[in-house]
Amino acid sequence: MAADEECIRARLEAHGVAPTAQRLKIAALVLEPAQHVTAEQVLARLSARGERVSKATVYNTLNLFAARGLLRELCVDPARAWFDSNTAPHFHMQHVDTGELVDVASDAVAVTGPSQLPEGTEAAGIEIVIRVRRKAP
Amino acid sequence: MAADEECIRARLEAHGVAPTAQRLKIAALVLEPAQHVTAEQVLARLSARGERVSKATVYNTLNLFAARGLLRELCVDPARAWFDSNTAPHFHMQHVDTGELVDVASDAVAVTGPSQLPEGTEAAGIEIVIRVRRKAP
DNA sequence: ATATGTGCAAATCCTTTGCATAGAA
DNA sequence: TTCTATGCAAAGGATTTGCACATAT
Repeated sequence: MAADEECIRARLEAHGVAPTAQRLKIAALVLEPAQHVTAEQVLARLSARGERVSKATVYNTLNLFAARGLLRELCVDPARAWFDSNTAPHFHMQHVDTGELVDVASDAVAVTGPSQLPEGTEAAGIEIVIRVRRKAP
Repeated sequence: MAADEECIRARLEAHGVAPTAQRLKIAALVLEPAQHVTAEQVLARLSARGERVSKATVYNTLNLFAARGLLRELCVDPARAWFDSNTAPHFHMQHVDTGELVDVASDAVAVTGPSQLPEGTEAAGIEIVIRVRRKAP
């Protein structure tokens, strides 16, 4: 546990994030294993563990982690923000019936982007969401 | 104008949408030419034209159109819902600095999906957002 | 008549913000 | 001290909802 905490602390510092008590609690919960979380889930899991972190700090922290590259904010749900602790290149598959979200390895999908981007721009990322539904009987 | 309205009315009916006065106004504004709109934009353009449609009806109508396949709801902006009146297969490119959203023809991007979808599911769609930023100088 | 659609305002949900307090350097 | 982070409650913005009224079949 101490080793884990040291490791997490190091990751925060490597990303320029001061390792406060609250941030360490959230990081321990969210950064591993790789997973998809919402702010509300983080809040609920913290209080389930008896760790008291304010809602404002949860939002601040998730946004900070995303800005510093510890998390990736996903655009898959119009109703709320999802954060992905797998920051390696990959895509997502979502069940439209359940909202369930699973990773798709980037090498499972071959993408050949447009041959040219607009003048004066460079690629900043690509997001792919494959939506599936229960197969009609 | 009468021809247009007849055409739009026919499209609504073909999608199982009863062509009420408000829905025709919104459809005339939104369905062509192909474009990306938010509820707020529709509301603003309606009042700019002196057409009075309530906010609730605008939201109801856009959601109804999306449910019936007259519009596609996009997942590109965590802050508000965008609707795309181009329902043909295509993808999007978004400038992260400005939020500007442009279409990418589906044949400009080659995608080879995962060879197998999960048991009992079928494809419901795929959304691709290529994000670009101003090139570093 | 009976179904459905509309409008208004209030309610709801997610997220951010203002500000006073707590904590670390 | 001085700077930053935290917590709380309130504010904010987008969207939905409840319900009375209007409309169309």
